Amino acid sequence: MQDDGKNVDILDFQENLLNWYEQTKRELPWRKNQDPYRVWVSEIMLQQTKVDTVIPYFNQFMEWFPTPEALAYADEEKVMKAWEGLGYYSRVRNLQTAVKEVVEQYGGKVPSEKKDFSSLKGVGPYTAGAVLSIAYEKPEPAVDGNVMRVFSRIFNITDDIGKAKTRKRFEAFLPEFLEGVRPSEFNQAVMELGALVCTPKSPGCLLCPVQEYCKARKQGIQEELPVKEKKKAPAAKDMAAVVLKNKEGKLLIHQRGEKGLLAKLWEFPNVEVPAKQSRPDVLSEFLTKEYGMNVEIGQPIQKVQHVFSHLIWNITVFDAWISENTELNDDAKWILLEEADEYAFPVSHQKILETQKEREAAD
DNA sequence: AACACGTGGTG
DNA sequence: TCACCAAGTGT
Repeated sequence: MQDDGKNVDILDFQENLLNWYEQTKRELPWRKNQDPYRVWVSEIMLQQTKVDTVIPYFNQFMEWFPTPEALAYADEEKVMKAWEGLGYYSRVRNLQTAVKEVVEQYGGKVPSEKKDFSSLKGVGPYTAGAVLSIAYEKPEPAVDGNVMRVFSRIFNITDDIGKAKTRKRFEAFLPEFLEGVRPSEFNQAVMELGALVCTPKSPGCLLCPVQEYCKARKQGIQEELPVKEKKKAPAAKDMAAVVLKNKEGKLLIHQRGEKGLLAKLWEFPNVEVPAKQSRPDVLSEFLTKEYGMNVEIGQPIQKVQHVFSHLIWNITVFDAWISENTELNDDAKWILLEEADEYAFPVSHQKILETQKEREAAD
């Protein structure tokens, strides 16, 4: 399709879209002003995450870390806690790393040059375009899922939006749409249209300010676009976890490693249980190897399922007791249940925590 | 290029 | 119910 951007009266398209945006746009915490730090934080939080989910996290985050300096110097534990439950935790770890660089290399001012800002950890092509346009009014495209959905339909583009090459195709024709408008308004307007009208299912074409330019709408194929290859189903794993209590009534928790799944979050000790093996056996062997503890595993007390995008944990939680304390490694500690609020846990382990609190209350 | 990386909402 | 979706990036 060589006619991207043609067949459309761009001036009229811009006017219709921007007028609609002016009337319809939501009041959102990160739209209060154009502070590049606030815009940046919001864009990181909004990656693969709904606006409604982000709002409370954003407000809390800005209270705790109102400036790049505040975040750069903040206790990492507290930063993780601020992100607890939001998912994709590498986003915050990268954000804090990036903000430290902003403080050290740029005097705490978020760089407005594309090459500088793009080089920061966690800042990809979308985030760079979004922050530079929204905070600094740079005419940069910000191509996210909304933008690809809207323009796939406008131009009847059938390329798979999961491919990197497809994103570049959108970036190639969008600058023409950014001429003569405030980039901040235009980019947000397209995303707002995608979020509120040009939705994945049942798009509200009759309410669309640019329906007259939509090729997909004309052909009645708006529901078939954009084209996106479906992913394979996540694999299930059988897991066993322990709520291990010592003589003082403290619980054993463990911090996950720096990299990979749920990095740096805290959890109850757990292992994957290979097929056909007994869960208590695997668990007690794991605790002996990891901490040198001989532990009597009690009854299963809870089942918890943790669904990720690419994997599923089916966790069986066991009771266990230990009479004497042993030497723990640096990633593990004994805590009172009331102290758990200070640590960031994955959702599945928040559920385990909840159940423990209920059991304690019942005693 | 393909896959790892979370979670909660929805039709 | 369950597959799919949401303002993506790093490797």
